[in-house]
Amino acid sequence: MALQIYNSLTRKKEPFVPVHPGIVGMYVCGPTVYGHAHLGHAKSYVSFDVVARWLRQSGFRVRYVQNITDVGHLTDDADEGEDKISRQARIEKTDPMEIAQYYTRSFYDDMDRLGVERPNIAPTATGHIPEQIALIEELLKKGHAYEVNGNVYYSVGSFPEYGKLSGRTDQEALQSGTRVETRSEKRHPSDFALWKKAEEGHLMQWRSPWGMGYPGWHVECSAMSMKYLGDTVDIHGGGMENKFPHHECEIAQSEAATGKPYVRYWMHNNMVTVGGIKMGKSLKNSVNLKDLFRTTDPMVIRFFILQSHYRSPLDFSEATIHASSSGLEKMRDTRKRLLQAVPGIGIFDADEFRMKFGDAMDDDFNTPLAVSVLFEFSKTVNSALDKPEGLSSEALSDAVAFLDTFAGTVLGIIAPAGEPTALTEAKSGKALEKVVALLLDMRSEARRNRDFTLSDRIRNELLEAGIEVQDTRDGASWSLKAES
RNA sequence: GGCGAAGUGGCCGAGUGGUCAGGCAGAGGUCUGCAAAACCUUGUACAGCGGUUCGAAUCCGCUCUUCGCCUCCA
Repeated sequence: MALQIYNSLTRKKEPFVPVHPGIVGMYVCGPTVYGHAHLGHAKSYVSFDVVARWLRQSGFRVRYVQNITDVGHLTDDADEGEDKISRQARIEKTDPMEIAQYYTRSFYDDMDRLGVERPNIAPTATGHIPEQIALIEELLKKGHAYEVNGNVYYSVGSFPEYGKLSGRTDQEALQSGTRVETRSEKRHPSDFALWKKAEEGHLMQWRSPWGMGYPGWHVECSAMSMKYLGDTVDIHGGGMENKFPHHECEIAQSEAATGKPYVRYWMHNNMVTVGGIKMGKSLKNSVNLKDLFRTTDPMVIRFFILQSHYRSPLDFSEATIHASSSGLEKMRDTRKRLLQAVPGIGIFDADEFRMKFGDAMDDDFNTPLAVSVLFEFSKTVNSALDKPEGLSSEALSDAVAFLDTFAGTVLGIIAPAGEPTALTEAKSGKALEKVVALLLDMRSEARRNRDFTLSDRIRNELLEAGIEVQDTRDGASWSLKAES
């Protein structure tokens, strides 16, 4: 089966065909850096990380661009309110650029721990002011924008297709019931800002043909996407809440400027909820990732996210995180067993699982179904290892290769071979390894002598030291337990 | 009010018009000195009401409920 992607623009699954065969341009809306990342960011970037990984696994060369919004945008409606980054700077008594830099690093720290691969290009809005100005000038030239008092607005009426992504095509109807105050300066209430005049004392401002000011929010993504990925990008991703107005405005700006389709496949991921309510910074229910990592292995979070589909909402609770933790542990144990098993004569063919996994991923990145294939695999392998004939060395290495590719390289939920995690790193300490080996040796001698008091004492005291011992067919096995 | 998504067994969560999702938790069992793990067995779930059909959780209609967007937001 060939890859199918659900396209938000057409509202159906479509076969994936990039503009240039074998090459994929992918743009994902990045964070506005004025606070630490929360679980909602994790869902979004883990989801698109897996999209990129699967495309690469499928043989595509992927250029993944994800911006950093480091120009503050406004706290309430499109034209009023305080710049969020400036506000944070005021709260922390520092400079907006320091805020942006600090939270950018914080964001990548968290993403690294979640195993999210860095984008190929991570452009900042402040680093692309000239590109944004050029795009605005082009829109002015073509009559899609107008200037009033140092502000430049996009004229929604000049672009008949406005609303095609969100289904909001009737601009008159849209106005009733809206909470946005009409600004007299704008020709139409739906028009949006491309460039804003800097008011007195505004810290982030740049020179432009319309005076000192700063860019509107929507224009940065259009400018940077087209700069690095061309006028038509294959995949543009982001959170559902950005469909309108953000993505709608991007389409309007870009297509009006180039006359070409802006995006072939729009992908929108759903929200993380807490008790059924959307998690958000402004609502006070967001779960900060750094806090969460204190109690929960980041890989468990990643696994938890991938156990639901990217287009489904994901409800956060202690209970479901715990369930994910147990499930992931099972997967890891299977891999450990495979690595430690003494080769036998049993045969095993992972190809059936490769196919099922691939079909799941090709069907709009159905990671929960793919994960279920991993569990089926785990059960099959464990059953085989439970049998006296075990698995041949070829079967063992094929099984490990399967896990390393699909659970490791593609889903990123187990560390691929040779890549140290905190735990394996600690375990590779030669001294520790020798000490534990010695104790296990003594324990097995005690067990041979049926001295279970001593053997249980060794096991219990090792457990207290954070080392868990399990007896297996092939002898005692040990692992470091994560702090909990 | 407008636009959109969704309601699956104790919990999470896939899915197809007619044999099985899967995970977690629970129960029983195998194995084991005991643990743990693993494996086996075990749950007649598809919001409600109509309709189409030989047959629908899966298609259609209506009703109820929940959520998102319409203001910054992953």
